[in-house]
Amino acid sequence: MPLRVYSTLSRQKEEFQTVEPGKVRMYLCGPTVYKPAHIGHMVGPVIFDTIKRYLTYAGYDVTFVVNITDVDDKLIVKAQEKGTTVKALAEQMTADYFDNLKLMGVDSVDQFPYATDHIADMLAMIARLIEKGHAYPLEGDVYFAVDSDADYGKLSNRSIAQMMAGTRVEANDRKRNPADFALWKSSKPGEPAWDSPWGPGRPGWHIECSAMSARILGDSIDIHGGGLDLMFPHHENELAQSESCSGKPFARYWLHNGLMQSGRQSGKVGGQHSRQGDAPASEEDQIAGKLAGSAGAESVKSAVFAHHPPEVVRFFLLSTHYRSPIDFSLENIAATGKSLEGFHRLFEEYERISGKSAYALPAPTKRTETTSLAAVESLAPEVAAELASLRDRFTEAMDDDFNTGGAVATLFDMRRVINGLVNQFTAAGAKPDAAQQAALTASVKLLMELAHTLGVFRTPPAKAAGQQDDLVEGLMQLILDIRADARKSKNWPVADKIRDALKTLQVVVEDRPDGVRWSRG
RNA sequence: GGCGCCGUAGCCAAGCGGUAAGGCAACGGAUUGCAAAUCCGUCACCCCCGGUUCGAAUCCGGGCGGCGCCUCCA
Repeated sequence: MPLRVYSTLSRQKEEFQTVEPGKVRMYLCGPTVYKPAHIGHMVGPVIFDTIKRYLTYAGYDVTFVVNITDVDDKLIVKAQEKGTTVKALAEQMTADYFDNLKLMGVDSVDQFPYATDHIADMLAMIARLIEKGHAYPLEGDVYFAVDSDADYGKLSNRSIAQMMAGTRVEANDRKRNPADFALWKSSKPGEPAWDSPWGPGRPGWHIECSAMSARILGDSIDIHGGGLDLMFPHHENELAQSESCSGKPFARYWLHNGLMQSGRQSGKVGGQHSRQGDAPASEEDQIAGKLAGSAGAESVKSAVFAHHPPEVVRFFLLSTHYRSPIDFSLENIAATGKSLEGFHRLFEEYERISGKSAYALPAPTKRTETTSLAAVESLAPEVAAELASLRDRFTEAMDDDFNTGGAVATLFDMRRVINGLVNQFTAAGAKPDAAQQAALTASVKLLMELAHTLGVFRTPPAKAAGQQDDLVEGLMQLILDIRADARKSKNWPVADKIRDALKTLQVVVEDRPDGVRWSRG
């Protein structure tokens, strides 16, 4: 099955063919760093990080660029409000952004170009656009002339006439066409400014992406990504600038991710389906408020990760198709977290059996080097066949416009199959022999191979605070020792009382054939 | 007003013309002293009405309902 992707430009799925065979050039519109990153800012990076991982797995050599827009009107306003400089604010917010990306496991980005490092490229592009008759200077500003671009509006499917009909485009008699947008803005005193042939000023909003994309990836790239909200005007204008300037197609595939919606914005939660008596509602509303980006915006780190591990949030984002909107709610994320527990239990079990960390298994990162199931084949051919078939289902789903939701389902199936194998090998408390361990290793490695293309299960779940406490360890040993004695003498009331009491303290005790086990929830 | 998306079980969600994946929850069973974990099993008239087709959740038309963009929000 060839890889197929949906492009906003053609409004249909197309077979994926790169400009240069085997290579993928991918550009994702990054943040304007004027406020702390909120959970919505993580959607695009996680999705395109996953896309890069999968494309790499599929055999492509991918270059992935995410820009940092560190000069902008919002930045100027915010810096003034806070009594700091644009530069200082941008640096601070960029650090916060990187911080969050790291937590989310987004580590496949090759370059983060800064707008302010590419002013010269932008000036050159603007000059070229003027030269070619696509832009005109006006009192220190430079505007792009939408009338000069015959197919302006093709990305967001709108015509200039339509936009004029709407009341939203305010009349500006200075511009030739009200829809013309700024490539260069003259600066007022005190604002960040760079010299230009048209006087001191700063770049318009869209030109930085066009210039940096061309500089780093070339005139024609393969994938241009971003949130659905950027389709117009940002991407439409980028497209118009870039193609008018180079005369070549700008991006082969435009991928737009759906936006995250807070519980309050979503009719599903706020409307008639609203559940009554939801205890965490107030807290959730708070975070939802932060999502909306209004007052008191706080970094994702404190707003969301305080409640859920980043990996759970990442998995949550990948549980649905990237183009669909996703409802943010603590309840939904908690459900995701619950569904992941079984995986980590399996990995712990594997470690107990084999003495090896599942997370540290050297899982292949290329489809062509996929995990051999020979060790499984020799012991349980039907299981090997099932695992192989699940692997195929996984790649088929991913090949179909990166259907992570469908792909995730096969991971759950795989978990069930491997658990069955574990049960088979450990029946009656038996210790799996070398051949059985090899079969388990191959199975778990395959699961990891696929999971890693989604960027999940790369590290063990973070231990809860206090988990490593020596005192707790000692006390637990004592308590369970006492309980073991009680069980030995069949004193069930005492044994059960201890277990029940521990449960109220979030400590789960399991009596297994091979001994007692405890864990903190 | 213009452009576009969506409506599948209590909840999340896949499905892209051939007779409904997966997860959470729930309920049976195996297992267990009882539990937990795990495994097996049960659980969907695919918003409504027409149409196309041998056959539609899937295509077309019309409703109803929800959402987004057209305001320098990812």
